[in-house]
Amino acid sequence: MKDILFGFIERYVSLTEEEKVAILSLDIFRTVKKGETLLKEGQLSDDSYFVLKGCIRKYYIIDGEEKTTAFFTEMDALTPHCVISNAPSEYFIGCVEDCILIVSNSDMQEETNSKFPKFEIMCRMLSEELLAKQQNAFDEFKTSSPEQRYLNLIQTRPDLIQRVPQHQLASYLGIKPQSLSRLRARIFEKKS
Amino acid sequence: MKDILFGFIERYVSLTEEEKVAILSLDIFRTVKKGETLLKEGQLSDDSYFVLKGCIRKYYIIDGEEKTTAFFTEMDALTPHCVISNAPSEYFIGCVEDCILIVSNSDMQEETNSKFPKFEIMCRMLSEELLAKQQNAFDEFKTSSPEQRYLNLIQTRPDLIQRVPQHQLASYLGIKPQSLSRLRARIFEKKS
DNA sequence: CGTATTTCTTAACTTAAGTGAACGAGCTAC
DNA sequence: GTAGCTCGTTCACTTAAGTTAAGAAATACG
Repeated sequence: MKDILFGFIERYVSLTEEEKVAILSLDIFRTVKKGETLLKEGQLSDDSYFVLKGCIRKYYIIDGEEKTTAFFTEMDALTPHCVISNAPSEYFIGCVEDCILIVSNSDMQEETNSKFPKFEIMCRMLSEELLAKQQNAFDEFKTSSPEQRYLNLIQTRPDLIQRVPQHQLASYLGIKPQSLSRLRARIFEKKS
Repeated sequence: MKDILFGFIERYVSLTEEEKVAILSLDIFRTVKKGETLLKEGQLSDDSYFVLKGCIRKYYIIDGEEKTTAFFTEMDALTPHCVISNAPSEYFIGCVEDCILIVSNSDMQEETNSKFPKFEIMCRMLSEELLAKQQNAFDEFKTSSPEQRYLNLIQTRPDLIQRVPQHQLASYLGIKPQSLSRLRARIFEKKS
């Protein structure tokens, strides 16, 4: 477990033993059961999540309907909504599978950043990387049809299609569950 | 011009006179004419742009068609695609209006960051803020229809509808120009 | 187990976006 | 000026997604 975390961090900066000990002393590991809700709409929280094992999702409830906009699996980081604006959350975070997560908040990060300046560098690099990925994903979404998005998802994150309920996938693709079902049937027909 | 830049930076960190001089000595201001292309598909470049005046757009050419995915106006920052992956660009950046920009590249940023550590902090804060904004925009896009997106755009960026050609707006909203035209007519009918 | 609930699929119908084509307004260039 | 372009709109037609409803399949749970 520790190894996954340190492996991830060392993609950005190298760590001394002292730093590793300091990180572990923060007591940040947390296990969560499938179906649990980590964050609810309206709550104030600046927690960040890093997924070591399992899958969590971000969703909104709009007109009584759940709209899933993101999934986070192994090695994904979910950054908090309120970095500056200390506004209540507009979305929920729920557990799709049993998870092992790392949870940290801005106090912990500030403390670590001031103790070990290289963490500041890592945070910047990580933010920049996530931003670039996010922008590519957004562009890809805008420039393609639901069918193309689904085909693309099969290529880029085939695991998601297995581990996540279809109706959650549907809103992730920007459509209704019935449309996804029909779209899948259409693709299957084309292949044969 | 300088004041806009320093005003922007000082939303994140405070600046000494020495630092201001150092920034200006980098000679980063650039004016660009409407219609010019700042970056082409296939080019290698790690330039960042900050818009002081005017409007630039990011677009792809897919099957011979331009697909505009983002607009950047006053006080917006366009971060480079290749932070780590030094891959050629998949998109174009073009000037929608005559612009005054600040252009910087990663060498300059690294130099400045190592000379003035507070810049590292500013970069992280800026990245985090952009990431949060980007995620909200993406979620909003996924959870709403083209019509809702257009109505939302009127609320959040009314200037864009005036200064940008409709066919560019259309792909920004994820639809075809004809559909945007029709959608606008539909909205106008509803109002009356 | 078997019952309840959630999840997925199918179908018929409605609504909206994609497509191809045509037209007119405004601009540009020669 | 006028020939050529781009841009926006409109129309008729096609295609795909939204909606409502019903039923089958899978899962959860007492």
